[in-house]
Amino acid sequence: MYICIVDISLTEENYIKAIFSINASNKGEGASTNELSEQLNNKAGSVTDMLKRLAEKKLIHYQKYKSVSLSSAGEKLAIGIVRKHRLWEVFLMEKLHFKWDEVHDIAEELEHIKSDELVLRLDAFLGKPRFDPHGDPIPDAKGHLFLPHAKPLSHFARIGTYTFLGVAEHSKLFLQHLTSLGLKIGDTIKVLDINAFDHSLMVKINRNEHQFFSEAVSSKLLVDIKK
Amino acid sequence: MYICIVDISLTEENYIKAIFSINASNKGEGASTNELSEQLNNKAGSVTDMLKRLAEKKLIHYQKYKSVSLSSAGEKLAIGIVRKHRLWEVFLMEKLHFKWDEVHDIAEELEHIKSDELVLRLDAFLGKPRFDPHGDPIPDAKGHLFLPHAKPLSHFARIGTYTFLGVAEHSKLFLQHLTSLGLKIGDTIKVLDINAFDHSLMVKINRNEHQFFSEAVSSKLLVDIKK
DNA sequence: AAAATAAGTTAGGTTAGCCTAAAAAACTGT
DNA sequence: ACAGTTTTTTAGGCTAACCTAACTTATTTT
Ligand SMILES: [Mn+2]
Ligand SMILES: [Mn+2]
Ligand SMILES: [Mn+2]
Ligand SMILES: [Mn+2]
Repeated sequence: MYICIVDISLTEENYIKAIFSINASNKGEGASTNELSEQLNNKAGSVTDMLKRLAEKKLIHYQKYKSVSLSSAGEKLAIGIVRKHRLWEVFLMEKLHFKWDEVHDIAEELEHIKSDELVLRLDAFLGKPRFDPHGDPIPDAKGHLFLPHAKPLSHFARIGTYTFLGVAEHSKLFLQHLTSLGLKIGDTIKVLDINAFDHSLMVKINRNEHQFFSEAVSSKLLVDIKK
Repeated sequence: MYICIVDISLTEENYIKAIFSINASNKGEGASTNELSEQLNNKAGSVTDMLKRLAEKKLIHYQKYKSVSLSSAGEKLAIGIVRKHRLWEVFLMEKLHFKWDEVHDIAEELEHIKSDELVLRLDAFLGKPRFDPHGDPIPDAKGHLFLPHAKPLSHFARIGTYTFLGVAEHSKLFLQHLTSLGLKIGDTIKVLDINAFDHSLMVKINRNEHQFFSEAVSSKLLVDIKK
């Protein structure tokens, strides 16, 4: 058990969250200085600066020239921020009727509000949701994060029926594109044909007219085989 | 009309809000360096620093050794922050069931979230409330702030029946004290007797047993004569 | 009208969080 | 293994937002 004495700035929280998400997409290999620099829109030198401070505060494991990873305190913090981010996204969609491509930027600010009680009550108010509007799992109050085993639609590479569970890209442009294709979380995607040259798919969403998904799209759609 | 080009930091927003509220309690006489220093828990020298920066940004009218006031841009900004603060307080009470002495600190952070669309939708979600949990009026979307003509109960100094409309002090301790007295916004306060020596009041709240209010309390209760 | 006190400003210093440019270390390809 | 490239760190600087201590201006008291 560890009690956090120093308090953590908004900037530090953003670094911690970035390390967490880069580490996850790297399958636990940690985050490099350049990856952080890219994600946070800072120069590499600034990142090194901050890594030293985070190491000082025991939030990360840092060795020069090696990629960094979160300490257990850092991970706890990161999961708390992710939980807040995703809960606020649900609030913005479900209660304030924002679209799924509008919620991220606002949640990026709301995730830093510091009140444990607030998070508990928001969670209860929303009915303890398990997934955010993009299909990402919401860590529970104990910091447990359930990882769904969805995979990119392109990964299956075969005719069949799938359930759309989440997105592997969160850009406004991509989300708006999916909306214009008529695709929402939970939809059924039936793959009718696969083009051997460009790997584009002929699909049917629910019971609609068939249409085509480029591989650029299908590789960003997280699905599972429909049961 | 004025478009705000530079963006305003959280710290600057807190200064602007402080100037606004001190100015209001001074009946438009502006805010002094020392009053700001007190309210913001900064030293006077730091306040002077910031006043120069705010003047640079045309948010205040500042002349050395004189008390400062908000420019029209500054006032617009201040009212926007107050609006957000009070709307979030309503949200915390009405939707998340916080108590009226718990909402202020959290709203102090939430008031800085920057999204006009968010404020509009939150307002609609809450049913366009006109008052916050402490009886303070909520500015409308156009920045118009209705000022109720409630006065401290002690001010009337006569037997009669009053409606409790708001508090002139927002400290946790005072709010909790009122709760323990069984007093809520909207309650009827019947003044049965006034002590000539200490100006304490014998009162009845709604139809309850009679009790006493010290002047320390009655001077902080904003009421109007019951119609 | 001085003297005393209070209020406000200035000067110089600190820290967080950024920057650029140069140096050092770690990889990569042959 | 070593030359070239990429990645990371270091060194030196900057600004916002604070501080303290000294100084200046304004106000109050006698
Ligand atoms: Mn953020
Ligand atoms: Mn999301
Ligand atoms: Mn605030
Ligand atoms: Mn209030």
